[in-house]
Amino acid sequence: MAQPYPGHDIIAGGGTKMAIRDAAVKLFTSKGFEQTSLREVADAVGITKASLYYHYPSKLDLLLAIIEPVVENIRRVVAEVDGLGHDADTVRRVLRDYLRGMIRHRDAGSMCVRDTVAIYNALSERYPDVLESGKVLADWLAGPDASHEARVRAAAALSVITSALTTDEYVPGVSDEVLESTLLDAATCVLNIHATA
Amino acid sequence: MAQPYPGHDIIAGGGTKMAIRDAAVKLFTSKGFEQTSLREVADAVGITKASLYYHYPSKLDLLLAIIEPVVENIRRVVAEVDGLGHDADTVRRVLRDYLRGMIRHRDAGSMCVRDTVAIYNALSERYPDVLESGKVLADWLAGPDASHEARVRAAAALSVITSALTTDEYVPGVSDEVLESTLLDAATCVLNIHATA
DNA sequence: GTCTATATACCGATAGAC
DNA sequence: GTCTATCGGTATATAGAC
Repeated sequence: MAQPYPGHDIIAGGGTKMAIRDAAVKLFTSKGFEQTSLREVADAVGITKASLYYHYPSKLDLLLAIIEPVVENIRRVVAEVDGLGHDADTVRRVLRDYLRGMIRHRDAGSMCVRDTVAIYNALSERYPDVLESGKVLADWLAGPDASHEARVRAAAALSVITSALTTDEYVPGVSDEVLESTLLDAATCVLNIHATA
Repeated sequence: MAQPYPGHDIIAGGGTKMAIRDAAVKLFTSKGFEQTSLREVADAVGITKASLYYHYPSKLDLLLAIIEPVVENIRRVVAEVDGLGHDADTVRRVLRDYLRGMIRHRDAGSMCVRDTVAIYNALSERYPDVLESGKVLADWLAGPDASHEARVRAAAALSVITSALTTDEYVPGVSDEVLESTLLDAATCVLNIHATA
């Protein structure tokens, strides 16, 4: 009788579990993963540390639950580009797809970039494949037999995409549409690509 | 008789102090500041934790000593743009100046971006002014009375500059010259600026 | 599901001998 | 300048009552 509607824990039960997640995202983002104790998370929710362990088996599992959608986004894009051609329109389409996922999961994403090392270490234990995804994406973006300059441009373009996660701080109130169109244009510009669309 | 050549501790004494710094940069970069214990740093150097405290009064002071050149770089650039005009050539000159500092202090800089929260917290206690420097620079880059799009472009351009710190991973062996010219070109492209030089 | 209480371990930092 | 030994504090995680 744990849950009256199995698989619908978002609606039925699980309110506490969601509250823990939200409080953890906020605290991990502002203070960092290692610097945030589970006591602080529990206090923010209004429960004790021991109750928190009922919902998440460990601090690492809590972190992994938070970054899961971000991991899915990069996994999806990396799988997408596998064996794909490298014309301007395709590159633009992949970049837009990647950027949209970034913007959608902005809260967890910005937590990742603010505490890269902690997330990196966490991923290396559970999802070792994702750590190479950035390189895979950069390699594809740079194109076949790319020069040093082309590779630097590819890395810079990915950096432009990732800046969607931190732009809120510099441009409060910017709409998702402006963010997407502007950064997509900037990223293609960095790549020296001038697509037809 | 602490030092035979006062002021020349780089040459005369201070070998241990420098070894501590180098080991700390490496460990802080790969594991994160909070996740790295002073015991690990001491072990890497081949001394004990207590000896480490002879050279640095606290863990925070060790971190601050490492990031000092990075702080100086951004301070210098921010002071430079104060009251400066906003024509294309000036923007390009400022970006180049900022980028060169980034490349020069790449090791400490990449440590900063990999562990943003820890560095942010450390700076807020000692150098609270530097935390606003990013915004000041972005505001100036965006130009007077900037639109949302212009502000997003400014933030993205800074992100391109900062990518110099992590490019090594994607483009091993790239020269400083290629890195500088490519990223400078990419950043100005993001800003929609087409300077004469 | 939530609580109190606790086990266990490591951290940063200090004291004092050499 | 480096060491051994230790203090005080906090962390993750667990046991068991309710």
